[in-house]
Amino acid sequence: MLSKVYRPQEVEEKQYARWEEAGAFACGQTEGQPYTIVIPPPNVTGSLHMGHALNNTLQDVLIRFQRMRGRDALWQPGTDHAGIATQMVVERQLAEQGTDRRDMSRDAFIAKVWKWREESGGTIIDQLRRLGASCDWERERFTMDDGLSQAVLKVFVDLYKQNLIYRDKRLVNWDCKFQTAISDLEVEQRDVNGHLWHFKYPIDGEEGRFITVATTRPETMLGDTGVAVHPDDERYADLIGKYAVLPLVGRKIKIVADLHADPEQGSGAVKITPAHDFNDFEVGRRHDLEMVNIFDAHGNLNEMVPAAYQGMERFAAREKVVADLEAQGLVAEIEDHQHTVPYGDRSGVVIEPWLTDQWYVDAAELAKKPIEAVERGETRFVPQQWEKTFFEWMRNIQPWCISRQIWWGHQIPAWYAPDGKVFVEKTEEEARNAAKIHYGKDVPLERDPDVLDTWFSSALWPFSTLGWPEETPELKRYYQTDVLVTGFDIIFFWVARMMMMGMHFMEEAPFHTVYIHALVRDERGQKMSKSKGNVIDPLHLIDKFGADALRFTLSAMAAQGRDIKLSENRVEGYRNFATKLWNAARFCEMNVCLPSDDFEPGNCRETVNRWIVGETARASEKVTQALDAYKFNEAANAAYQFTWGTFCDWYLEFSKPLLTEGGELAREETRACAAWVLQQILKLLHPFMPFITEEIWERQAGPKNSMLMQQDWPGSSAIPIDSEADAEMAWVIELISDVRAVRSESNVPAGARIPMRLLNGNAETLRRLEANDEVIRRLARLDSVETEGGVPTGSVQIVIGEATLVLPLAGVIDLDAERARLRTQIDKHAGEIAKIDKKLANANFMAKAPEHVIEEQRDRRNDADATRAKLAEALERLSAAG
RNA sequence: GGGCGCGUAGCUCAGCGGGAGAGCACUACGUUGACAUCGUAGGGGUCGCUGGUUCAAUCCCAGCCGCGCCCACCA
Repeated sequence: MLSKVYRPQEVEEKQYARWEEAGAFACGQTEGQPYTIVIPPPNVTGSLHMGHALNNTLQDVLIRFQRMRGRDALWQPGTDHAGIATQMVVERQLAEQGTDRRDMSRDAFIAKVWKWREESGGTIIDQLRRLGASCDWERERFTMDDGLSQAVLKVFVDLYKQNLIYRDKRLVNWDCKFQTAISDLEVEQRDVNGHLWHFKYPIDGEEGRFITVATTRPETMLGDTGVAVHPDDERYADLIGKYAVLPLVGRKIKIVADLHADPEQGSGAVKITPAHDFNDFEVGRRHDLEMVNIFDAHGNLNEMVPAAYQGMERFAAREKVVADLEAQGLVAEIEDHQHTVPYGDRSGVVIEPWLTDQWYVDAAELAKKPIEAVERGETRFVPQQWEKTFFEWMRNIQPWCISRQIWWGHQIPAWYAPDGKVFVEKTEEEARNAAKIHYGKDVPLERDPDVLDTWFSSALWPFSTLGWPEETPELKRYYQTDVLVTGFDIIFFWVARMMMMGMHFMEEAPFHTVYIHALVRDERGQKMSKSKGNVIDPLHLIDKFGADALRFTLSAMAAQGRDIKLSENRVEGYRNFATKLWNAARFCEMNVCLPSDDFEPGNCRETVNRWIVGETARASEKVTQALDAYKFNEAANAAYQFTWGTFCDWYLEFSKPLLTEGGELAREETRACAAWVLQQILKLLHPFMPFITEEIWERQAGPKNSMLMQQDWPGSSAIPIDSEADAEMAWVIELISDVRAVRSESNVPAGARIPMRLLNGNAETLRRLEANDEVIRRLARLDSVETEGGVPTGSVQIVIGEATLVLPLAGVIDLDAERARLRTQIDKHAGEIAKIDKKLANANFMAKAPEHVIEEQRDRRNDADATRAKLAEALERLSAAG
């Protein structure tokens, strides 16, 4: 016997273990068409947050759905080594122990990271299990696995040899905290309230004359090598070609004409620091200005500045520069100024444009095929609007800086000869051989110490996890994958790059669909973040309400194109839904509703059963179509509505008389039918609520070893819709609802049984009334039902179709209130009729509206008119009576 | 400066050319043998504003007003 409430804690672990023991998550168990999703690999350092919960719930819904449909489902799991993030974590641990990675060898440090991963890297995987994720765990991969590392080496070497990877010296975004280059995407622009300092630079050889420049970064003036003015700016026309003397430094710097200088901005003259500003770099290049690098890797001033500033931290230097210039009377003005400043997204420190040698991918070239693929529709985005974002970025893409000056990651397979020549090969041995051929002798080689951007290996994920570059059967069978499910925040970081690598190396897009879901925010719409303290921990919700409730909530709220504002009481509501389902199953159990192999949904005799069978088919259809269209919310809501609103609220109530008082035939049919519908419900809900549905399935029915997750998805086409049964039950429902409403409005005690009289019913109505007598009495709480007689004084009258229901409530009802109620109803219908009449009288409408719309309007008008007439009669009788 | 999205019931949101919806909250009644994590009934909305297209607009188009996000080197 099922308990009164569902207790997730007692079920989730057990059912998950059953699935795993049965190997039910493994791919390759059927000959069906493959269906593949690769998981966005969470960082090994990570723990499950709401974004993961949403992302993985949606993937699991799709995977379980398709698996039940007979597809050979592969959900490929794994984790990402997350270069900088992971190195940070381990470095922090070292710091706590009072040591530093620089105190140990690179190998020793890397060994430490691996050890850390062994010990705590599996957290998120276990948490995904708690969520119910049906990943093929046997196939779990890690971006630093041997196989995946081989893929990385091959890709790097091949792209290098195809001139799509190259080394270049240019300005990079330098992270002074981690002392590594980072890519454009890892830089976030923040609005900052700063200042605009106006400095006066003396003109060389012209005593007392100055040119004023403005800057937000005074310290960089120590690296100025020029001043630019607009060629058409008359104020400075005579200065072009002359020199200014850089204060504090004494260097003569050229005044050049460049279109970059905007006469409208500031003074119209711009200081040029080619080594520390992306714009100035270009200006400097155009005018052949010197590049003076004034910073070291920490962002401190180096030996290229006057001794007084050497070794100073950059922001301390800023203050000193301003003070020193002020002392010399060279500060013309200091304005408050709001501007954007680049910060490292992980380090949180100001990024310094810094001139270094780095490795780059020719992204513009690699972007070509992905752009075409999306244009052709070979890969489509859902919702489609994200294509624009994708195109926008891909068409303006910049070289991708892939080298990082850290230790944790894939070390770049490049070796340098003493003369600086580089040899790129998969192994040191191959590099030596290449060098030997080149030089005609053995030369010592030194390996590039840098590692690759984490996203470089993630970009290969859809094929590297399947065994590439080996031509494995899995690669052949499961690539191209089907859908990629991810958030919009990593379209550039990840989706675009998987497209580039997939198209280049596999010559086929890595997935045919990219489903982009929203962000999960807190209930006030704020982005969840640790610093704001508004993070809702999915594990907390799972503990409190169950994984199914959380999953259902996220699915039901995952409408396309809108962020999810999650609140705990929403989850509570869906926990209640789980309880409702549980109790429906409990009802079935108590009434011995067992699935029967003999039950044929199409052959029911009882009208209620014929009706619910059709409703089930409709619900299945809705859920299936919605899931096919990635409309998770519609699918979840359709299943919810059917389960609660149709099955529990009506069908189970209708079934009660048949189960307890019906003849044996009817009872057996109803038992089997209720069991069958419940099974269909369990199937429809399983992708969303795998645990509770599997638990009920196990208890209720299935033969051993037959798990719900392995059942066939409900098909709807074979199930007949019986329109006569539909009409009859719709009539019964309307009658019961109307009587209930009147009782409630008339303050009839809920427990009181009252008589009812149905007058003027036609033969079909009388038949329906008779056939559903027991149900109507029960649910409308009636004691007697008559079909003849008059309208006693003080009766309430309800119009339903051609018939009038009479509830003799003399002494109970307030006659004035009842008259008012009837008048209101009459007015409502009259208003409706007037509106439709106006339409029907409109020649344009009649001429241009489609026939079926006109027909519909006529029908509605006639129905309303008939009802109004009946109501008017009722009002007349009431008035006559009293 | 470009691009995207959002303004519908008190709250959170569906719907998106022909009858305004859900969940929660609220009100009243209710221990009717599955379920009080429940049942029954009810109140509550000029669908941001202004124009346009259309026989018909919450839905399509334009403008405006409010919000949010993404991208971009503006001193």
